[in-house]
Amino acid sequence: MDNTFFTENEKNIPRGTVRTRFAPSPTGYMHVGNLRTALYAYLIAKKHGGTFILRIEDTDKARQVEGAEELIYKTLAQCGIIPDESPKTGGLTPPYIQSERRGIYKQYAEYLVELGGAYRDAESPDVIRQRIPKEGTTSFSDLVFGTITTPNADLDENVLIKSDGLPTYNFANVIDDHLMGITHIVRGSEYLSSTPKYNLLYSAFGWTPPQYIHCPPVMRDKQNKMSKRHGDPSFEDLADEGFLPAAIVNYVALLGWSPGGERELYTLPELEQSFTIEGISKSPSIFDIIKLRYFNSEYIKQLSDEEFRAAAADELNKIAGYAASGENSLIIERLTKPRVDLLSGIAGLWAFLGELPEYDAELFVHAKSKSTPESAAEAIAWLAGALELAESWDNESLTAVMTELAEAHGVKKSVVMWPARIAMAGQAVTPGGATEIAVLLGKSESLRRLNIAAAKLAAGGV
RNA sequence: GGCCCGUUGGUCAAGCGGUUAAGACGUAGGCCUCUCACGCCUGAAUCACGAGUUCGAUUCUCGUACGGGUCACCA
Repeated sequence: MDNTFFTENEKNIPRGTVRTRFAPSPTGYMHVGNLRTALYAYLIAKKHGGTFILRIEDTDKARQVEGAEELIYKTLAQCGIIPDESPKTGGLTPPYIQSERRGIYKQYAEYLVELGGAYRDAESPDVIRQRIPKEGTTSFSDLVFGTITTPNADLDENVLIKSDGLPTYNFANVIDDHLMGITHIVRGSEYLSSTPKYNLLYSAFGWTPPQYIHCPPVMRDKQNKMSKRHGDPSFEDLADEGFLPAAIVNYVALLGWSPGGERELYTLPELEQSFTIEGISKSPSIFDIIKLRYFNSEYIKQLSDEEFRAAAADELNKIAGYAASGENSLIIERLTKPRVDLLSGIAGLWAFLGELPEYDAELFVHAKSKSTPESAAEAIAWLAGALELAESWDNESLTAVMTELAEAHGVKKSVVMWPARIAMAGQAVTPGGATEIAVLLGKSESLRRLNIAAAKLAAGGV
């Protein structure tokens, strides 16, 4: 058989360009490990001015999951990992979905039989198996793990074409990677032990094998990989919880790769510049959501007011009084940003604005602020009087009023501030201080809450 | 079990024959402060074990232990 028609696509591929691919099966969620593999493949391509390809490996119909392919596109888009060639965009070497390439595999398999690299299974005539030499060894060089040599006797003669006519991963993968001109194969280390078989396939065809970059797994703990089954979060779960995609990408990049220096914060474009294959680790790494939260908090703090408003809109809009005025919005945003590491839960932080929680008079006791039920009752009486007369209701004026009150009565500022805040928020810990909360609440509501506190303290027998 | 791979603090990790063994998260203590958070300072905590090689091993070699991967008509 003539080999030339098979290589039609190859002539399209510019020589010398790096081409990498992410080749997921549409079987469900996008796991953190998967995402990292995609990221590394993308970064290696970009680092070298190359091409990043998305190929869908759907040769196992049984494992197909509805909507899984869309989720892959969506996730990559959210992360900014944009394929240069994909089923959607097309490219130099179409098609990019394996089920649309079935004819190709069959032809190559038959060609391989002619070449002596494969044969038909004796028991099942439609099945084609790889022929593996009985003697000798096969070596390949991995850019992460170094040179690995395996005795051919340890290699199985696996099925290349199944009885349904579709190829197995073992075969489709090699054919596609070659036809698509993939120069660097980035994948999980679970493929390390079958790589010699793939190299044997390459040499049986007379092709040059690609560079291999096998990545160690992302673990949930010392002995288990992360898995949906164990309840470990997928990318989507994390995003839903309020993690920013940029923070996830940054954290995941560093899980199993080190730039070498002390810097940890990298945007995607910065990673594209800095990524190195040498920095990829050989040993598995454990996913630490606590550290991810740290990255997330850093990214949240770096958001501009506009970006924060957009990212946290759902939560912010649940806050009572948030949209009441531009000033309110700004106060809430600025107070929230430095104290959250997750977007979800922001509204909960401010729930007291909507409704004064039930609280106990004990809350007015705070040693460090020198606040006692007696001093609190006094301070609240002063406050009610002074605030009633207040003409301007902004942070500066309120701070001035409260400080002057404290000075006039010869007490620490906190003796006034503490009870004021407790009275207005009804809880010990709040985002923002007494004056900011008063501004958000507005004059009448603030005074109403002050009165409630006064009554509460009076009832307490003070 | 065979074969392959790995092993630096609780976690991510730097290191690539000679270092007080970086840094980050977390943690402990402190400072700042109208609470909390932010920010800042300080501390505790690591080379799996045993043999070699070497003047000298966290770094090189071998073995042991432990962990992972793989041995499908799944990818």
